[in-house]
Amino acid sequence: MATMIDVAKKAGVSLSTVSYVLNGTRPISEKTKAVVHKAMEELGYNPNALARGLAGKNTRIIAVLCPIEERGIGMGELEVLSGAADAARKRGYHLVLWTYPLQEPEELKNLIRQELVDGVIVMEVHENDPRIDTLLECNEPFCMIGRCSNAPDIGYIDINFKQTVKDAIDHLYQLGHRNIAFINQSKETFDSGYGPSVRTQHFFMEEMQKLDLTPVSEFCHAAPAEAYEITKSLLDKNTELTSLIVMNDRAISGIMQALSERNIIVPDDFSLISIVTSSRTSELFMPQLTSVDYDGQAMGEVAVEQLINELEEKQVKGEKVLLPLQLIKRKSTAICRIKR
Amino acid sequence: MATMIDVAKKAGVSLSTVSYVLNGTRPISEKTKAVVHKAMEELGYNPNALARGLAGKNTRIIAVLCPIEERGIGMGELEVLSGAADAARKRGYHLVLWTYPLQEPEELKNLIRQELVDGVIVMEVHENDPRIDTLLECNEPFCMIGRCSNAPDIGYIDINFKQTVKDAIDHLYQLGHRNIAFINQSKETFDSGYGPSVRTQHFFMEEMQKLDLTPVSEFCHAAPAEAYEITKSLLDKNTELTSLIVMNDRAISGIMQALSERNIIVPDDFSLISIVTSSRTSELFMPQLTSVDYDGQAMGEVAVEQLINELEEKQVKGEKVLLPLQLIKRKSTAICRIKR
DNA sequence: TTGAAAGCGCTAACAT
DNA sequence: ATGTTAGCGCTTTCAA
Repeated sequence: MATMIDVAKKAGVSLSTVSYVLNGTRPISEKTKAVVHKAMEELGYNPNALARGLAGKNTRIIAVLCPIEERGIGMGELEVLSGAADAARKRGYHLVLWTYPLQEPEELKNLIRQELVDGVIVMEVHENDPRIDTLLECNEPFCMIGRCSNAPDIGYIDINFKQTVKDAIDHLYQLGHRNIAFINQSKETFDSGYGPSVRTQHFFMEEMQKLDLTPVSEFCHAAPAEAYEITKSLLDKNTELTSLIVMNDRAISGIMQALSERNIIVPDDFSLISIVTSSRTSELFMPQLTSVDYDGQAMGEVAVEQLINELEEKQVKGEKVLLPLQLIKRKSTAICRIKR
Repeated sequence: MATMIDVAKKAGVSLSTVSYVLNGTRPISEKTKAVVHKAMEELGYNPNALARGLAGKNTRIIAVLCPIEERGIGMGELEVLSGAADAARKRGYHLVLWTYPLQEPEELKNLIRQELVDGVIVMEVHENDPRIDTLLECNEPFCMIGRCSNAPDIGYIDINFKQTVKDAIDHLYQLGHRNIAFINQSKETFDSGYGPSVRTQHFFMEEMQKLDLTPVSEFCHAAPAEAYEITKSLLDKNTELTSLIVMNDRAISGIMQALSERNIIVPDDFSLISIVTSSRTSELFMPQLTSVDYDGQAMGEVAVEQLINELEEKQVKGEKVLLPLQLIKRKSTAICRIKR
């Protein structure tokens, strides 16, 4: 494999000149630049990533801390990864995957101390997330997807849950629905302080009260069978129910099954709206679900951009971004015609 | 951050001794080992990954070439990634994600020439896969998930499609079904030489003929609406149909919808079996689907193990593995009671 | 069983 | 605008 020395010889310049041409860190005459580029071209030269990282002060590698099977990974996480990888590539960075179990902070510390990466993206941040403490302690630059209160100076990208919930409720309200229930994720998830679960619950209550409506909500594990039972009991207890907001992809088929068994047609008799759902998932069902779509790709991209900008000091540290989600009207919501 | 020199000083030994203790590449007295380990412990020392890679002959980093949005990535691919990351971590390797578009071979070449990685795992291998040619040309060690005929000496891990199809058909046959249709992926996918599509089609024909049954099959895009239409026309054209094998996760809800509209109850009136599906997907539906489950996690693990074994010369090159898939009986298949 | 020292291929400080 | 050179933190050969 060609090295920088080979390029320098071939171009008839010094080693450092090649380096400076490559990094643009000092002015080089156009003529020299051309000669060097030509030599690189002809030799099929690419800078050795390891040597570069070792000699310089950054490695141009970032890690994604990815909880592959915590809550059971969904489409969303995958999209985040895909967006992150894309953004990293565009910036000339490599992306390494650090998966769980990193529960024992020691393992994460070992990884950090190898000094392979310039910074890390933390997916699925919780309140009291031990990873955050470790990262802080090691003084490692990072950016969170989600938030957590013990890292007030660290940048994050999160979903605008308030707006998400509001959009969903408003959509149903405008269609004439007044009896709206919410199916959240599991109680355990909620209690663990998982942001999406906690915040949507909070804002659902808040928005419903603003509209003078009675908020009905249930927790549900990521299991269709449980969702099926919950939906049936919801319909029994609340005979006037005409609509449902759900933030639990793996509950959806159970909900639809329960409605179908009661001969309740979606969307004619009942409106269903899924929130924080990837389009892929919404489109998987029949009818396709009206949903407030989670753009994992964008989350991943923004997180990486933010981290790299901080690393390259193109941006102040600790920027907080709330990504607005889009409500996409598909086929599962309609005007409320039925008084049950 | 502590370096090897710090450890050597603290332990009162030479630099090289520390290195040998770390790598076990030459005999060291127990006493010295203990002293060195103690020093490393106390300093919180971890070897610098870049320096190690630069000085030694391997970097202990492997890449996964991952076509994030070719066919639209599914649960399966994600599991592969998760399995690969796991296996890599257990072996002390880092895993970097190289995502598409790497269509122009130049980009992949540039990545390879950076000499960051010791080898690569190629996901979703096709016939006439340009990535394979590039890898071959660059003399880069790799292992394929899937196969392709222009790399006969390269190891791969693939699904045992013959057995998968046979198990599905046999299961239905034993339940008394004689009219079995198959819904494949799209015609375009088939024509592009995508292994799973081509091989399952082939073996479906073969096994049905062995049993003296008429093979009925359709191609279908990854879209529920299309699957819905196809299923209806299949029921119209073939009034005796009592069962369906599908290898297209995103067709499933359309199929179920069509059956439901015809008042055909699964599994009482009709058996449905999904093949090469992740359990996660099978369990997403109601009723839960009987399926021949794709274990992406295992695929990823095996691929990484195989690649690393080759790299460390613990294994001959070019081993071919066909992973057997398990048929899991869930709720969508039953004895054929109805003659329609 | 251990130590000394020559690189690995770069970046960046110090020259000119 | 360009060249020279001292490291970055390791592995590994050579020597003892």
